Amino acid sequence: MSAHDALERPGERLESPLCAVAVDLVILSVRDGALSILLGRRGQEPFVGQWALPGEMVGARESLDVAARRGLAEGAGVADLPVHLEQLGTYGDPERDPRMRVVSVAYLTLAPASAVSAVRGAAPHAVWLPVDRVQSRLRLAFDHARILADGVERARAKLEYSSVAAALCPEEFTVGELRRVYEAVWGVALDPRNFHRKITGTPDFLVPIGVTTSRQGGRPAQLFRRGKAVLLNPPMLRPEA
Amino acid sequence: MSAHDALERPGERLESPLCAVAVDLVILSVRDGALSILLGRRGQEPFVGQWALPGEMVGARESLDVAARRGLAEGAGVADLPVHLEQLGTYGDPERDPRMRVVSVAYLTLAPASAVSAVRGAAPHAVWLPVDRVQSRLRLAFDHARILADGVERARAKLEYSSVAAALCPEEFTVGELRRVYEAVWGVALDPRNFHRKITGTPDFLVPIGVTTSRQGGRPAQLFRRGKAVLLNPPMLRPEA
DNA sequence: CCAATAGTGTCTTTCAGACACTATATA
DNA sequence: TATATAGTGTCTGAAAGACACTATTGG
Repeated sequence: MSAHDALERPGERLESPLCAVAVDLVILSVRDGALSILLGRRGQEPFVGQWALPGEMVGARESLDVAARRGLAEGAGVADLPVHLEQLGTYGDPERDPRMRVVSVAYLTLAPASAVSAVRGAAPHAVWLPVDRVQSRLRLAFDHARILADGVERARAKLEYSSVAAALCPEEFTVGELRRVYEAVWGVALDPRNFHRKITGTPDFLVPIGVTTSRQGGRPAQLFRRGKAVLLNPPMLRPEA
Repeated sequence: MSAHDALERPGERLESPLCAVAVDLVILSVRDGALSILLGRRGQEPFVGQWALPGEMVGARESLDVAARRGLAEGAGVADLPVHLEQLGTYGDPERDPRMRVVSVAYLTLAPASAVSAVRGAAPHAVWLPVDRVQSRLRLAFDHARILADGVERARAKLEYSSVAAALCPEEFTVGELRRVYEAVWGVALDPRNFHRKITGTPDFLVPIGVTTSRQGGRPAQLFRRGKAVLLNPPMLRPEA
């Protein structure tokens, strides 16, 4: 009945083959107004020279989440700041790696651009690239284009009904900066006035810290920190096509 | 950079250990007005005699989706009718199976009760149990309680913004039967009048077949088939707590 | 001064939820 | 007849989107 039973009756109706298990990371940030992804160039076959998602093999006694966090710190050089990390999906096509069977558990990370400048030091070959340019012009290794597409769609959908957008902002941010995150991820322009009214009206999303900044030019804006709200109710819906 | 590279530099910073990979199935249906799940009793250690999700090991040259469909047909005996199948998440705690490392990819299936009566023949030990009774009174094997909880929550959420509820109805159904599906999955009572107006007003959700039935008693109701709509806009929101 | 961003107020339309009312079956 | 389910109409309140208007900075 349970899959685990098959371990004890090998050959009855299937082999119980072993696979390598990896985690791959879709690390998204907003840089210069564009949704961007952290990619590295492959140094070996297969797909030498092509861009690929950062990733790691899962250790023998390591949980998937821990492997993802390790990949974030080691492979991608992302500081352990308040970074959003969630499982995205698992990709197990038998042909996805030409060398051997590799089942890859993909994770999605949303990080403020600031938290990841540390990347320079730890992962010199990792580079931020705008997502739309990657999707329109680059060929990614393995099935990473598909994983990226799934990650981007997940991020776009999650901004609607959760407060993860704040995970893409620095620790202190203005309503305008938060709005530009939404605009970058969705690729649309939002009405600043309606956005302001709606976002400040959502309980526990934004916590004012009583200071203003004029770093955007124009009238100084209030600075906020992330509140404890996780779900957005009512949701912030993207404009329809 | 990419996880796949680690295959070629074993021991640099981690082993590249092999795992068994399984699929486990959360198969939900509505039976006698209650959201129910298909479970089997384990015949071997560990967890002998305890209830467990149906599942299969993934074949050496088999994709995850194909393994899930196979598990649905073979292990669970679910007919290959228009059954909803989607990946739910992957569970890889190193201790989840005491015998060896097993990474399990969980799938969620929503099927009409009718499509699965064939279960009797193919999987004599599989039984439908009401979800709330399972969650309140039974101990499931492995981490299957957690997987079940995630599956149920996914199903509840998906009913809001997609048309999967129709996947829990027989091929031809009335608005009232569809409403009772929502009520069973969410565990709440809905206003029949508002539900009717809203669901029939959603384009391409329901296709009338021009026939009525009085199998519920009372005034005969129109029969519908599933339309081609996938997303529900506006969504059908659950009443708040 | 002008340009740019921040923030408030107001109007219209859409929609959710409450519920009165009619329609048509079975017991 | 009573009771159950199907289906329509109407009202109210919440909220989305459009947009006029004020506020406060820098150049």
